Amino acid sequence: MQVTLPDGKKLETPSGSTVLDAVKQIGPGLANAALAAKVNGVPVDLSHIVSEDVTLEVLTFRQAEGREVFWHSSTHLMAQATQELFPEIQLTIGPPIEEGFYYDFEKAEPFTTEDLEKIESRMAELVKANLSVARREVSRDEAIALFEELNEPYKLEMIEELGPEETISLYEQGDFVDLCRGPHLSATGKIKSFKLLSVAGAYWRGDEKNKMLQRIYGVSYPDRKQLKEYLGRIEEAEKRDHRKLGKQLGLFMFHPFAPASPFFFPKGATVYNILVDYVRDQYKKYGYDEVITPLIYEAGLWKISGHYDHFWEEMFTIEADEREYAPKPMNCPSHCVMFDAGHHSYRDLPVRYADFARLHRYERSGVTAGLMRVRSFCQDDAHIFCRPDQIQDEISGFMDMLSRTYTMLGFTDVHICMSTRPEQRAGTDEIWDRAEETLANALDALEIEYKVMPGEGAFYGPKVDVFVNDALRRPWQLGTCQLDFNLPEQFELEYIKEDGTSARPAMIHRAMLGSLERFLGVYIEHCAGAFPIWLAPVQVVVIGITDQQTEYISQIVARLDQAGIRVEADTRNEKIGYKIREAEVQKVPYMLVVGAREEEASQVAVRQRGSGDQGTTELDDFIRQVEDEVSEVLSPASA
RNA sequence: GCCACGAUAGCUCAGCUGGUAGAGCAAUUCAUUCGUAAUGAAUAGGUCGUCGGUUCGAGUCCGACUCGUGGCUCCA
Repeated sequence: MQVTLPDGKKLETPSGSTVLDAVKQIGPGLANAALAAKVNGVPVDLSHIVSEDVTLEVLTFRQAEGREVFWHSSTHLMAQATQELFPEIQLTIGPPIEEGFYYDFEKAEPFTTEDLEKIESRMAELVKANLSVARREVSRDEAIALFEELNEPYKLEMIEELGPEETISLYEQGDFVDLCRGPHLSATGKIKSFKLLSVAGAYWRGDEKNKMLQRIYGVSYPDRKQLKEYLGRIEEAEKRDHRKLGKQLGLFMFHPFAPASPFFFPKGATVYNILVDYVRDQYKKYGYDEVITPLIYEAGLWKISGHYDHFWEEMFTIEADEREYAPKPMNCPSHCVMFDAGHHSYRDLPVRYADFARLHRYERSGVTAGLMRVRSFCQDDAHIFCRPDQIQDEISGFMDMLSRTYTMLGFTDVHICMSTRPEQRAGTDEIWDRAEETLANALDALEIEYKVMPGEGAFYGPKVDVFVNDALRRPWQLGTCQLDFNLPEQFELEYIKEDGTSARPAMIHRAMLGSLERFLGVYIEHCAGAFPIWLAPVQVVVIGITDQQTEYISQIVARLDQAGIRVEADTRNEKIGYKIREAEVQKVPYMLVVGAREEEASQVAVRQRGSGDQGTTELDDFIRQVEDEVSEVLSPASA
C-alpha cells in the first residue's frame, strides 16, 4: 500500500501494518517522538491499522494537535490515578486545554492539597508501569452495559447524546476504562513530566443549575525541561500582573468600602486622562461629538430600554421620593433620549454621540477581578444613529480607527468574535435576522476574520467583540461594535426622509478601548508597567548628584514643564545609584543626571530606561527628542 | 451566586503542635555631598480583616461575616 507524506514523499508499506510501522520507515527519531497521527486528515492512534492507500501526517508535541493528544492522555492518567485512590468518585469529562488539561469528577468532599500530592505520586507509578493504552470500539448496548456496571451515570448521559452514526470507542489502560473518541498515546510511559496545579469547583456542563463537580487542573510534558520552562513562564507572567504593578507604580488601589471599584492615584489618573485625550483626538478626526449625561435615571427609562426586564438584577438600585432609580450601566438609553429630543433630517445623519460617563454594574461577587472586571468604570463609548444605507460605512470607519489604534498600541495578538442573538432578548426575530446579516456583511466587506459565538450577543442586538490577552494569556474583551435595531424601536426614534415621511434610524453602539479600567489592566500587563513615553505618568526624572545642583535642576524642571513634559525632580540626599535604581524600578522612560560637570557645561546627562547612560546633550536637544518620540507614536508618518 | 484558598507594620513576608508579635524594604531623625540599579546609624510603627465561640490563656483552634485570589462547557 502507498502512504503519502505531507512533503509529497510516498512510502510502500505491507498491508495490515500500523501507523507506527509506517512512521518507523521514515526514521527512528520520529517514531520515538510520534504521539499520534492524522490519516487522511483524521486523527488516529499509532496502533491504527492502515488498510488502503492513505495520506499520513505524524503528530508530535510540536504540533498543537499532538499536544492535545498528549494532554488528553495525561488527563486519562490523572483520572485513573484518582479513581484508584478514590473509588467512590464518578467520571465526567476531561479534555485537553490550551496549556494542559483538567478532569471533572463527582465527589462529595472537595480534593485537598494533600490529595493532589497523592494523586501525583500514583500517576508517577502508573507512568513507570508504562501501561499500554488500547482502543476498543463497541456497540451502544455494550457501552451502556459497561458503564451501568461501572456506575458511571455521566458517561451514560454522554452515550445517550451521541448520534446513531457515531462510533463509540473506549480507551483502556490497566484496569481503567473511559469513554473517549481519542486518539491517545500508546502507553502511559510517554508522560514523563507533569504537575497538578489546582482544584476548583465546576458545574456539570458549566451550568450553575447543575451539580457542582470537583475539577483538577494539570500540565504535562514529554520532558522535565519543558515543565520547568512552563513554570518559569507562569512566574514571569505573575510579575506582569497589573494588580501587583498598579501597587508598585502607585497607579490605583481598591478599598472594601467600594468593592471592585478602583481608586486612581494621581499617576494612574494621569495615564487614564492621556488615554481619554487620545480618544478625543480620534473623535475629532472621525467626526464624533461628545455629550455629557446624567448618571442616575428613574425606572421608567429602564422599562423602555428593556434593562428593567433583562438587566435589573445586575444594576445598583436606589429608592428616592418613593420612586425607583438606578445609576446607568450603559450610555445607550441616555443617548436615545437626547436623539429623540429634536427633529432630525436625513441630511443630519449620522449623529455620533460620544460619552465618557461613569457606569455602574452590580457584578456578582466572585466574578470581579482587579481592573479587568469592576463595578465602576467608564468606556470610550459612543452611539451612532444613522440611516440603514450608512451602516456599513459607519462600521468600517470605526474598525479603521480601532485597527490603527491597536497597531499604535502594539497589540498584535487580537482576535475578533461575532456574537449572535441570546435566549434572553428584546425584539422580533425579523429585526435580529436583519441586524445579524448586516453586521456579518460589513465584516466580510472589510475582510476581517472572525469567529461566530452563537447566543452571546447583547439583549438588544448582535455584536462584534475585539479580544486581547492578558499576561496569563486569558482573553479579555476590549473593543466592541454592536448593531441595534431594537432600541430605536423602543424609543420610537425617527428621522425625516427626503420624501418627507419619517423613518427609523439604526443605532450602532461602539467602544474602541472598551472599559478604560479593563484596557489599562490589559495594557499594563502588555507593557509590563513600562509605559511608552507618550503614556508614562512621569516621562522624565531629573536626578542631582549633590545638593549643589538643586538650583540648576529647578531651572531644568521649569523648562521641561514649559515644554509640556511630565517631569519630576529627585534632589534627595541620596546616592546617585539609589536614585537611579528607584527611577528604573518606577519605569520612568528618561533620567537626566545632573552634577557639577553638566551644570558647568549647561548640559544634561541622559539615561534611558533599560538601556543605561546615553551621554550628555543640550537640554533643548533632549526636549526635541522627547517631543519627536511622542509625535512619532501618536501620528505615525504612514497614517 | 457556587467551590477551593488566603488576609500579620505603608510594602514583601516569617511566626512548629495555643503561652501575650518578628525581619527586610519604605517612613522619620542624624551623619555622609557621593557620577549611572540599594551609604551608615538611630527612632518610630501592629485591637494579627471584623464579630462571636472554645480555653486559665487565641495571630494560632471552631463558626459567621467582609474583602481578595484561582476556577465555574477550550465538551466523550
